[in-house]
Order: sequence, then structure tokens, then C-alpha cells
Amino acid sequence: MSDRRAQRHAATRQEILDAAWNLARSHGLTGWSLRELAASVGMRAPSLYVYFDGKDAIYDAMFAQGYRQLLERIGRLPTAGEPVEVLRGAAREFFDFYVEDAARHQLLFLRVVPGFEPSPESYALARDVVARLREVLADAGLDRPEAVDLWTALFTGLASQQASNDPGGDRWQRLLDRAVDMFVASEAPAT
Amino acid sequence: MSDRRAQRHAATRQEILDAAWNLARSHGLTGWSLRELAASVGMRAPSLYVYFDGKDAIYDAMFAQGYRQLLERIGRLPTAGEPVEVLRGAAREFFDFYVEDAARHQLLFLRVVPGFEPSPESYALARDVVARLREVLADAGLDRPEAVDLWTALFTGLASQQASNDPGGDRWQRLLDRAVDMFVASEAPAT
DNA sequence: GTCTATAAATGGATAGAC
DNA sequence: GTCTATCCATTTATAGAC
Repeated sequence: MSDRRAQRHAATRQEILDAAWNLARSHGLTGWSLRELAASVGMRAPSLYVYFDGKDAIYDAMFAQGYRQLLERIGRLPTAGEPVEVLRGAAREFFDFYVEDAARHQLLFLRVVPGFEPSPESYALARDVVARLREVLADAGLDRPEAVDLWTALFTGLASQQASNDPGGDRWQRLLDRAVDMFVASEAPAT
Repeated sequence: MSDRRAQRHAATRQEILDAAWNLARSHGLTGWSLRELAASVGMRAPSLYVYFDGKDAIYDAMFAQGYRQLLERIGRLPTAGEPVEVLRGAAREFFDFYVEDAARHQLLFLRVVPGFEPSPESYALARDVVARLREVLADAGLDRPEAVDLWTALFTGLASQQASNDPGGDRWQRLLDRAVDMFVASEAPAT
């Protein structure tokens, strides 16, 4: 059956992607070759071309997968309850997502891979994430566009500091709730 | 005279570094080769080894130069006057420094070059910057360690968003003063 | 779908003449 | 100090046998 074959193909594709993420985490986002990637899934380099058109196609699939993961996690966020609690949950989710995987952070949010540009389809996922985040924050009472921008900057900044300057620790993580309070206070000063 | 020769040597070294920064800005921090670098200063690759021990030594010199630039700019900051004004000046200085040069930002604050580790001498400059920043903020009334951490996260976050999502624009730059106010209000709520 | 073999280019780095 | 020549490793990618 062609269905069976397609399923196997997709499974191997995912296996390759998982291995690529592992290499990116251990050797840096650009610190691995197709030979290494193939070896880590028990193949030789040319066989990878059965599943991907080349290295940039692999980066593109990783880019799309990363944004799909983020989108799914935003979707799971509780949106009912006290606005402050909702925002704390959202802040923690974003913080964790960034800190968990520095390589993913670099691929999704910084332009680190020389010459790589995400495909239009993959980039559309990035736009979906921003749109969905905007909805969540609006539901919690943050509907001013500048509020969303400031919110994003604040929590990506905390996560970036944590990942770069205290990996494995909690020096910036501890500041999360306080940062949410600071933010909420400045958005509703007279309430 | 050996003095003349040493001066010429240092000048050429700097010329090479300037060219390396240009390549890093245009082709990405890791998107250039020693051949290209040599060509851009009118040399062939082997001649570079008269001035640097290899590519990582060039990255190391760039790393040190970047932190020296930042240290100098912190030194120029006005420290007298209204604390809020001092903090606004400091915030703007940091923001500009990061946004000006994405490649420099990646080299100094993110681990983007596979295998590269700054030398102890260069890394000492990074520590100097943090110490000096701590002094400036303390002079403006921010002496709690967590306050400094939150400050750093907030303004590197704003700068990173500006550089990544609105290069050449001012979407996050416009939020700077408001962010300082938010920060100051949360640090001195009952004054 | 996976392999061997290999192309074709590029990388950092060194030897030695000038 | 700069060069030519070259080494040697590595890269992505392709051709074609099985």
C-alpha cells in the first residue's frame, strides 16, 4: 500500500528532524554536517536527500516544527480566571519555551544561520503565533498594541538573560511573577 | 625602528578587524571565510596569520573590541541629575548599542559561533561591563541585585525585538521611556 | 530506499620562496 | 610581510549500482 509507505516516510523524516535538533543543541545550530546527521540516524549522507532537498530544507522543517510547538503550547494556556493569573501563566510558558532550547530560540527568533530564509509556508506559522498571542493577551485585558510589544520584549528578555547568563539556574526565572505585577500595574495605574 | 613596525602592525590588525566586522554584518557572523576576509583588505589568506593565530583568534579580538566599545560608552554616560533621567539615558545607550549591530550582539551576548570560547582576558572585559553597569544603576538608586537583573532583561529584550522584528523602524524604541517609568515605579512604589 | 563512489567546491592552515 | 603552492580535511550534492 502506498499509504503504509507514506507513513514510514513521514516517520523517518521526523526521526531525522529529532536527530537534527539533538545535534543543534549539543554542537550549536550550525555546528553539524549532513554526514553527522545521517550517521546519528544510522544512514549515510546521500540517503537524507530522499527525505529533504538539502540542508536548508531541514532548517526550514525545524523552523516550522518549532513554531508549531509554540502554537500548540499557546493553545493549551488557560484563558479563564483572574487576568493576573492568566498573564503569569502565559509569561511562564513563554519563558520556559525560550529557555528550554537555546538552539530553537536562535533558529526561530534570531537570524543566525547564514543564508537561511524560512519558506513562506513556514513563516506563516510565525505570524500565526503572534496573532494568537495577541488574542490571549487581549482576553486578559491587554488590548493596546504597545502593551503586547512591551510584554513580548520583557519576557523574551528575561528568558534570554536566563539562558545566556545562568543556564540551569533560576536567577531570572525568580523575577517572573514580579515582572508580571510590574507590567500589570503600569497598564492599569488608576484602577 | 621597531616602534614604527609595531605601530604599522597594530594598524593592519585593526584594519583586518574592521573588515571582519563588515563581513559579519553583511554575511552573518559565521558567514565568511578567511579567504574573503583577506581579499577585502587586499591580501591573500596566509598573510592573515601574521596578525592572528587563526579564525578563532579573530573572533576573540572582535569579542574584546565589542566589550571595550560598550565599556567606553558606559563610561560616557551622564551620572548626575535626576535618577529617572540618568536611567533613561542608560536605557537608550544600551538599546542603541544592541540595535546598531546584530552581529555584534550575537557575538557578545549569545553563543552563536560553534566551538568559539572567548579567552580569559577577553571574558574579563565582559565582567567589567557588568560591574560598571551595576555602579551606574546603583548611583541612580537601583541597588537591589534583582533590580539590575530585571533592568538588563527589560532593555536587552526591547532591543532584541526591535532588531529582529522591526529593523530600521522604531516600534520598540518608542517604548523606551515608558519602560523606564514602569520600572522606576515598581522599584519605588511607596515614595 | 540505501548504498558506494565521486564530483566540485570550500574550508582552515602550513611550507617555503622572495 | 606577503606571496604561491599546496595539504588535508570537510562540505553539500549528484550519479548510478543494488
